[in-house]
Amino acid sequence: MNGFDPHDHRACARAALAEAERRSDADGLRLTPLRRSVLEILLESHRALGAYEVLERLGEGRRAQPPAAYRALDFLVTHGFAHRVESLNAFVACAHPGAAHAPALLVCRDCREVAESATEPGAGRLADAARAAGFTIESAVLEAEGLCPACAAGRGA
Amino acid sequence: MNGFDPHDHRACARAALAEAERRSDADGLRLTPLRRSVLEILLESHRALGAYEVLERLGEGRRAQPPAAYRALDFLVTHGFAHRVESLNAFVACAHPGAAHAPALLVCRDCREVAESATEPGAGRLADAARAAGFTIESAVLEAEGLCPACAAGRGA
DNA sequence: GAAGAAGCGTTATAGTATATCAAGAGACAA
DNA sequence: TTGTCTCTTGATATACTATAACGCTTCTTC
Repeated sequence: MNGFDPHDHRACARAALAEAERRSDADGLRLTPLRRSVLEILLESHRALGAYEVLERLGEGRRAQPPAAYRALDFLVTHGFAHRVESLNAFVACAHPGAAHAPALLVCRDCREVAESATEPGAGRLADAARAAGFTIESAVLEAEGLCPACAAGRGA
Repeated sequence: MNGFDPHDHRACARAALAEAERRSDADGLRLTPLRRSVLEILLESHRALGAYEVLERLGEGRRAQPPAAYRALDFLVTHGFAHRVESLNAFVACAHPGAAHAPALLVCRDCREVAESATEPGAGRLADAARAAGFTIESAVLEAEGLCPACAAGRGA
């Protein structure tokens, strides 16, 4: 699954959740029910969701407040189970869990689907510019906004 | 001036403002007093400023409301006189005015200084990923967060 | 000098994010 | 068992970022 290819999403989500559990166990992270719920919500699709959208879906079962959503999202982002989409102030489940990576995100401005392509830190033009400037990179944001194949074809998926 | 090099900033700001005026004339853009003021505020440094910081400085002379700042910033960003720093929800004057470009920004998390390196759209890993995925890029965000040479050296500048 | 477009002032409100304090839950040792 | 420590969550309030909507003014064009 690389990009916007159609795929068996139930299996895709299930695998991502299983990998998150496996890695939490291995690394001593606490994937609590709340955090797990938020990850499941993100995994329902490859769309970017705002924190308040996540909160709403959480609220279907309980009454949740903003800090609950933000804390869970922080946990997921910190440990690489999800990514923050800076250009949307939104969040998306990670499509390559397990690998330490600086994700490059392709964000459809129409349907908000996000494709993720893993890149090695230390390569690329940001890294080149940083070396030239004596700048120490701690994290990087690579995001493209545009149209996914389906939306470019005119309301496909 | 490429990166965080020390330089004669008054000359740097003056040149950027002159270039903005020249290009506004050439392209029939209206660099009104308000827009010019906002650009001057951004040009006071290479730091990223939030819209409300800009607003405060505007307010020293007049009483301004948020839409005034946002409209002026929108104008400057739309026409390439400034850039939005997505990872900070902030704005910075463009360091390479005149060239159509997809800027790569190096943002110091300590002093908020920003270095800008112009990159050609259509190259780089985002573009590679987009081609592979059939994605049409309309705009791109390339930002690195980390430490500038001065801050890495321990409270230099 | 009338019509239309662009800019700006003004008020109100929407959307995103965090500070703070209190309470619950699990781990661990004495 | 009890106490302590740490991590997580609940709950309230608030801060920060951004835009909607309306009307007035100014400038241009005819």
